[in-house]
Amino acid sequence: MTRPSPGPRERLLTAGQHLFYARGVAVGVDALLKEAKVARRSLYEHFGGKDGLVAAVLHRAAEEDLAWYDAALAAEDEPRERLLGLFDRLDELIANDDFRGCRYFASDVALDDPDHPAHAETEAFRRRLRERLIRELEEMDHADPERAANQLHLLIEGTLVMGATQDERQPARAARDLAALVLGGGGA
Amino acid sequence: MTRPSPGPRERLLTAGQHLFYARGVAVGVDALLKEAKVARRSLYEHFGGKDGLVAAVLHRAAEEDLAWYDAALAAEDEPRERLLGLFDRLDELIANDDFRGCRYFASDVALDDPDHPAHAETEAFRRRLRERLIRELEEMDHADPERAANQLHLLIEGTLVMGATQDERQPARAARDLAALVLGGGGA
DNA sequence: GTCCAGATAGACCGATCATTCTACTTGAAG
DNA sequence: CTTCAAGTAGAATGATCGGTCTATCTGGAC
Repeated sequence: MTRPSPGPRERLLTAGQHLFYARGVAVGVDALLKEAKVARRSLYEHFGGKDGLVAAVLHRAAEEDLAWYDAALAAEDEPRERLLGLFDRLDELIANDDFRGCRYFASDVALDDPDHPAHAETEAFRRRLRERLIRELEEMDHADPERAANQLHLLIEGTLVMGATQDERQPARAARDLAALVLGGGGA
Repeated sequence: MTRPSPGPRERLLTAGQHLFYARGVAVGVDALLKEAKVARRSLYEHFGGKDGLVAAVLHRAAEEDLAWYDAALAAEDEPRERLLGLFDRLDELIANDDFRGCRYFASDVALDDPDHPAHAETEAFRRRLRERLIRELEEMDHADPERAANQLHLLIEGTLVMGATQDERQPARAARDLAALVLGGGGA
């Protein structure tokens, strides 16, 4: 009912989410319009330009990715198992053929203008991800949640980089073992 | 004596090393020529094109960076202290104002053509870096050098990403603490 | 002095880029 | 039936891109 075939705005967001990730934010407007099956004018009416679409796509992707993290964390009962299970989900994510690394870091690197609206979106994503890590660590009464969150965040980003550059080395597993050390207690 | 002012080839490499890092490999040829104070024709005579210069710059940067890693490792006596000291050097590196993350990962992300010669250079760099980590780990009789090298490599890449995106959080220190756990033994 | 390789300076080309614009279609409201 | 907003299709624009080309200059080798 609420989806009598998505409108141009929705199709542009979907196409951007796919192409900006698969081919980078430097992908041409023509390719976006073709994949979204949308008229050129619609892009500028809805998003003001390509930069606006990039920011909007990152905003939507952040919502979905954070929901993905929430779902991954909700899959276990104990906070410690939840955080460790996160790296099992990352392992599956990396194994996907279309995995290309961290969307947000790639956008930051590609857009050298520090005032580009995309940077605010990537920064917000990282802040919200860190909030979730701290929440979990506090819930398990970790001695130093801030420090541990920094370490877990570093392990996540490192896993994504290693997964994008050399996938046969099972980086998520290496990161999981390190995460277990960060969280203390049993090794598995 | 051996430097009666560097020729166009050398100036192009220097300019590329600077600009490809500071503004990304997507930087225009005109900017490169201007910074190198070199005629347009020289670029194509010496490197065949922009792609050739990108690959040549990555090759030279890899040599210098590996020398940097060697120097960092040579600063201490015990293999364990050497590897830990590496993260102290990374801490200083990140603190630099012009630090912009990992040059090789940024190049890989920016060049979506999988056949671009730059990818071979970045892959070679990572392989050689990993060889050094394994060498150190073997020298300190680590139980599982391969696995530990993967973990240390992941910590290094994670440190560079975190340093590029949020520098006030002292990622190198967090990584050093994790590295100490990887290496076993005393905590500091 | 002559010659020539190598460098410089800069016009030029075709392709591609993001953006703007005009003209036409569609579908629902009044 | 008319109206009007929203969408489509695609030409046109100006800028920028990497790459090619011509013309000129410079500094040794001979």
